[in-house]
Order: sequence, then structure tokens, then C-alpha cells
Amino acid sequence: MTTNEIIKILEEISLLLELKGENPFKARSYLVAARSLETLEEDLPDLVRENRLDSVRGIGEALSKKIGELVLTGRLAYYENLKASIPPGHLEMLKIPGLGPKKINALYDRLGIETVGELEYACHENHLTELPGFGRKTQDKILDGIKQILRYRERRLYAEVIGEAEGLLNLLKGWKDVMEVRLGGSLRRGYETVKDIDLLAATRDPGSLGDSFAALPVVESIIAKGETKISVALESGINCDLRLVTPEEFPYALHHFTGSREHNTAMRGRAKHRGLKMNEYGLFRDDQNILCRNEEELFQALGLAYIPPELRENMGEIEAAEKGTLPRLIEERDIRGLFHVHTQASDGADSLETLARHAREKGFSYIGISDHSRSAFYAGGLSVEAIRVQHDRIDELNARDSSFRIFKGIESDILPDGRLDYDDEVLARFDFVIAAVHSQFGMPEANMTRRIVAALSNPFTTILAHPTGRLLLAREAYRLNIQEVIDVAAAEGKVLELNINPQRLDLDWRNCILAKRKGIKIVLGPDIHNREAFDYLPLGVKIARKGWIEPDDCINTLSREEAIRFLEQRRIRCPGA
DNA sequence: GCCGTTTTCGGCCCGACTGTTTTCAGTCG
Repeated sequence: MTTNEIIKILEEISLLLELKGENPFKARSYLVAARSLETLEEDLPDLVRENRLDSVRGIGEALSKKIGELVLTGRLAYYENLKASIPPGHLEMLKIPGLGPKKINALYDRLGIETVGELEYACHENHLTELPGFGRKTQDKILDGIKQILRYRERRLYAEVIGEAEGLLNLLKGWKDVMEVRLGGSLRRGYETVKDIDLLAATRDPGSLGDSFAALPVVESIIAKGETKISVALESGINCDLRLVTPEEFPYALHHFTGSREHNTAMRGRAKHRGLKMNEYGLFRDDQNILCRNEEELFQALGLAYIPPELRENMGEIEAAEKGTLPRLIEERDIRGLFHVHTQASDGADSLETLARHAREKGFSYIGISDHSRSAFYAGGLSVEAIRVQHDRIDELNARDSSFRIFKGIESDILPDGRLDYDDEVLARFDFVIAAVHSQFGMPEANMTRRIVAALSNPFTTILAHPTGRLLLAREAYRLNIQEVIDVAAAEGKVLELNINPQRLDLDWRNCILAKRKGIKIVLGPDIHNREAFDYLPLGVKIARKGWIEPDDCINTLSREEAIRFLEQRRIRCPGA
């Protein structure tokens, strides 16, 4: 059982406990443990075998035993019993807005409702209005909620939402009553998927601003509207919250509505510990607000360095901010060149010349071309002859312009047995080799891990592309011991790709944190199949920042000369090259 | 279920909005 599967089970137990009406802090403790497992530095089975699991933050005696059982047997009796004690449809019913554990249990006790379908039927039959604590409005809201979960996915890709969010932001910036406005929530934190758009505005006139916002043509319906918060459903199907505060409250509110919830909980705990109270309106000692003009001063007031929004997931950033060991996160202007670019020679839309020109115009100093290898026949993988033709062309272009460098690379399939796709003699001709899995995704974990480890151990491999193969909201990662892959990559001095295609964002940022700690270099790979993909870079950098990546951790920040040297050094180690 | 500069027991972050209520419970973030 992989660590990821164990994390999912802990999260599910937390929900099941809520449904059972257990102590909410008990339910939360399972979530805290799940977050800790996400950035575990050591191998989970090792920790279990050596009885050291309870040294992990948020894992005590009971959870240590339960996680141990999962690791060693792949099962957990406690979880199975818990699951069996609750109608399976109740978990799904939790997703309906406005329905929580108490109401779900009331529906079950009074009406015997076990599934979303039964609930929908009961609403149509008007049965909910008979229940104490329920009324006509609740019933209508539940029906709407059911329609909504059937109509829309729960989460969207960051890239799918950011355009609309920035559009609204810019619109609000132009309104005269708006003194300041920012994005908050998961969009500001650069989370890979988002549930809604959070906007925060400073104003002296919240009433009229709220009315104007609710009246926007893109607003399909109003979910909730009060003094400080307006929730609406947009025509695009995504929900948007606008929070309204005074300019004085803005810094505290910005921090509060940026989250994450886990980060906020830890921050408020820290405040409380120092005899302070923290909320969206201020930071108070007794009833006296401690003046903070911006987020920097707010962190300072709590004895912390400024924590960039991307890091606010309660994954060690508060401790680092206290000790002054926060990373100097990578920025877009640090990027000097790109690797993982496909041309018309395989499945790219643009020619080598067009891509090189475009990259130069965008201010880059180099690109690394990497078309597909011959086994990727579906993608027009390159024959040995086609490679020779491409290399001649690259040599010509490089000779013509010494200020810009085109590197010769290949995205070589990792064959099912772990070999790369060409003989050593051919592999030795490239400046760099990206190894990637494109077939037989369904292999058992041990085989897939062995396959990728073999590719990482190949001296010709420079980079491992999209290490887990996931497609966000569409396809799970292949079954893989990512811990082992990271360890081998570290030992072999290989580069791991953070593929910045918005659907991939793979390596996952949580694993970027682990890879960085092991000293592994990361490459941002736009996986360019057409010129538009150059626009992936802002999101790619944001996700890299979320993975605690600093300029020195990332090979895209190398200057042209440094990149030449970096790749040359790695080639020298290859036998026969 | 976790955790300890007040603690091995008793806390555990805090407030807005809604709907069904005459003072609050449930849900949400």
C-alpha cells in the first residue's frame, strides 16, 4: 500500500468520524496526520519497522498503530468497521453544499435516506419540510446542491480558473469604492486545483459594493449575501466569494482569506500561545489591536519572517519563518532557458526555427529540444536517420547565432523493462536525455518502480520527465514508490522534471519539497508542443515556489554557459562518450 | 486522537451566514 493510499484512507476516516458525530478534534487529528505523511522525509515502512512513527508530528500512539497496520497488512480493521457502520452514500452527500454530518444523520434517522438519489426523491416528494430544523428553503437549497454536484466537477484546474479570476480582479480595481483588492484562497497560494475564486476588497461602502458585485452580468445566482461576504455562482459554473473589509482590516483579512486553513489554524494557535487573539479583523492583545500595515508586519508581530503565500500549507513554513530559514523562492525572472520542447519532427506543431526564434524573443538564452523516441510511433518518434538530420540543422543554427543555444536532446521512452529506446552509440550523441514512461501505465508498483529506477541508473539519462504520469482531475499517477525514485535520483545525480503542463504539474509540489531536501536538481519542463505552451511558465514557477524551490535548485536558472557546462559534465561520465 | 514554558487532563482557532428559530444550531471556510 502506497503512502498516498494511506493518506486517502486517513482523510476518509476523518470524514467518517464527522458523520458519526465524533469529537471534531478527533476527526481533525486524522487530517493533521495525513498532512504530515505528505512530506515525510523517511521511508514510511522503515519508520514502521523501526517503531519510530510516533516521532512524526501529529502521529501519536493510536495513529502510529493504525498506520502500522496499513503498512504491514495493507488493511485496517478499524477503518473497515467504521466504513461498514455508515451508509456509503453519506460520504457523497457531504459534498452537497449546506449538508453536514448533523443534517445527514437527521435525514437518515427520520427518513432512512442513504443515498443522493433517495435524497433527491425525498426533496421532490416534499418530505424534508416535515423534519425539525429543516424547512422549505433548506429543501430547495439541497435540491440545487444536488444539481450542482451532478453538473460540475468539485474542483477545477488552476489554469482553467485563473483567467476569469484575474478578469474579475481587474474589473473591481476600476471601481471607485474599491480602495484595494486582491485574490486570496487557493489561487493566491498556487494550489494545483481550486474550488472557487476568493476575492478580497477594502472599501468604506460595503453595502453598495456588494450590490454592484451581485448585479454583474457574469453572476448567475447569489448563494449568500451579508455585510462582509457575498457568495455567487458565476455563469462559468465556478463559485466566487467576495469579502468586504475596511482598509485598516485589509492586511489581517488578506492573510486570513489566503489560508490555508491548516496554516491559519497554526498561526492562530501561535498567536494564542503568545497571549494574542488573531482573526480577519486584527491581531489583538486584550481588546487592543496591534497595528499592522501589511502582511509583512503581521508576520513580524508574531515573531516570524514573511511567508510567501505559496508556502502557507502548514508544512514547516512557520517553523522555518521562526528560525529564519525560509527559502529564497524562485521567480519568473530567474528563468534563463527551457528544456523539453517538441518540434514538427515528432508531434510538435512548430518548426525548430520557429520555436528557437520564439524562445529568443521571449528573452531566453537557450532551449533544449527533445522530440519523442522511436518507440513512440503514435507521436512520430524519431528514427536514427531523423535524429541525424535534426542534429545537422541544430548545428547550423547554433553556428549562425552564438548568443542563443539550442541543445540536442530526446524524450526517450522508458521501455517496459527499463531500457532506453536507442543504443548507447545513438544516446551518446545527445546533449541531454529525458527519460519518460509513455506505455503500460497499469504495471504493478514493484515493476513500475524497478522500471523507472533502471532508467535513472542508466548513465545516459539526464532527466526523468513527469515522474508519476498523473493527469490532474483525469488520471491517477501510476503505481510507484516515489520515495525510492527520489532516493535513486539523488544517488545517481539525476534531474527530476516538474512538468509544467497545467494538467500535469508533475512532480507534485509536495514531492518537490522532498526532492529538494535530498539535493536533487529540478527542471521546469513546459513539454512544449506548440508556441502557446511558453505561457505555462508563470504557473510552473508558482508551483515550483510551492515546492520550496530556490533558483539554485532549478537548472532553468543556469546561464547559457553554465547550462553548457552542466550538460557537458554529465556527458563525460557516460562510458564511451 | 494529539499534546504539554499552565498542563499526563483538558484543551484543541475563530467568525459569518442561513434558516428556523424566539436565542441558536448547523455549515462553511
